[in-house]
Amino acid sequence: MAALSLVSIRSDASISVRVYEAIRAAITATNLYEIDESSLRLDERELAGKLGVSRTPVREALVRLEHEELVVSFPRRGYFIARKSKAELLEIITVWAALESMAARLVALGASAGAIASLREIFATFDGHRIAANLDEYSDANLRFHQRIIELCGCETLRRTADGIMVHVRSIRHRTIGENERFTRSIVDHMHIIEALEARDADLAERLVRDHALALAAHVDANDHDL
Amino acid sequence: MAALSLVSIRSDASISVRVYEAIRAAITATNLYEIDESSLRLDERELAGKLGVSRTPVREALVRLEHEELVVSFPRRGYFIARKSKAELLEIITVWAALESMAARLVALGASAGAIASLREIFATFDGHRIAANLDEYSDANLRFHQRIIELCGCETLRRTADGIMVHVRSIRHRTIGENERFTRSIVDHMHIIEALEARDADLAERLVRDHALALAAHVDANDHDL
DNA sequence: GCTTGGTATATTGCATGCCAGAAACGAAAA
DNA sequence: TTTTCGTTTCTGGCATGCAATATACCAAGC
Repeated sequence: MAALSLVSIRSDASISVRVYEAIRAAITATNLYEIDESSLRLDERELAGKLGVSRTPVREALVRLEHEELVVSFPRRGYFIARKSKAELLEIITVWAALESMAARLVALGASAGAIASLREIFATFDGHRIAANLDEYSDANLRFHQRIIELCGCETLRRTADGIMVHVRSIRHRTIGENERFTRSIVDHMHIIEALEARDADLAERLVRDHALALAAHVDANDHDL
Repeated sequence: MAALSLVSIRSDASISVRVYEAIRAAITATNLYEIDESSLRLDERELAGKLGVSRTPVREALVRLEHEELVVSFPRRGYFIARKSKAELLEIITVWAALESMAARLVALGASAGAIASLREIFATFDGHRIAANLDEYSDANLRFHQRIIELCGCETLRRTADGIMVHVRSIRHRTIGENERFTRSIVDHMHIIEALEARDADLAERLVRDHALALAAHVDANDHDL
């Protein structure tokens, strides 16, 4: 065969997974904790109608999302976007801490120097007062940093597992970054983590990442009473 | 109202979740790596027929199982029981190590003395030569030990996350426990872990649990070529 | 006014039918 | 003998219909 570099056609798009992705994206883009109760409802027919498909793929998508705990179903009553209680959010951060700290260990032991350097670049454009001025932008960088550690660890299973709870962690970090000037502490922590990774100190990197995440949990526990 | 202590009726049993549980139980009870390729196939109509239901709930159950990575689907070709490659098994053990070591930390910090003592009881009936004689029985105890640490940590989200990969860890541990007299090393490790928990040494318990799991990964990597 | 009971409506859960795409088979050509 | 092409059959993906249950609404009784 001629040496054509063909990219897989993969319109791959079974309708049900496209529906899944569409709903997931819509939920992810929503600030779950600032919308009113009534819009948490996910009506099968309504979704099917809006997306121009039948109810079957919508139901399959909802089943997937339920397994992912992004939605909950009440038998015979329907599907609803899942809001996590404060206790559940604390648990999620704990699991995240477990996964990201293991990822940090793996990065310290195995990632290339270039990969680790890419962590530094995420914050390259920020200095002290640029953070306060562009808090949203910094919050995004912050999330990318944590996500990137998990990507770099090279463990696909770990990445997928973390991905499942990422959406919740994202909303927590976004909520809390502005509280009590946490970002000043945050940027310092991040630099220490990067330094530990550069020094290939797996134990230290692991500990720093874990403590950084658990500090977030402690902060949420102490400060966010309205969850 | 009279002070009747009523328990929820929970006939709970939507057909689709019962189908899910039935298939899941069947897969879990199978030794995935000792059956031939052809029986990995999961035929929708066949399953529906055997279970006496229509294809719809079967499909929903398969979607759930796919999300759980117990089965894989090839578009337009069907669902198959998922066999993990060796690389994937190593990743799974890594994720397990992350979760169980965090659980150990939480147990050391927060579990009751009685709870920790219950870990010791799991091995109460075993001594050195009783292990070799009843390897299957010891393997079960071994699995219960690790699962129990995760239960005792009190973090439901962590437990559910671990549950999702438990089935694979189970088969790995069961496979490998007899190799190279690993059980002698295993029982010693377990005792050290229990001692660290009793001493409330969170850092040590975490480290021991992690290293115990990662040693399993290293063993699989070195010894199980036929995966 | 509040509670209780009954009816209507809406929506989910499941069954089933149809169609497109993949595998399996076989025949013909190289 | 091997490969290629065409046909058949089978199976999953989706649409849709039907039945059961939950909710809403309203009327009647205390």
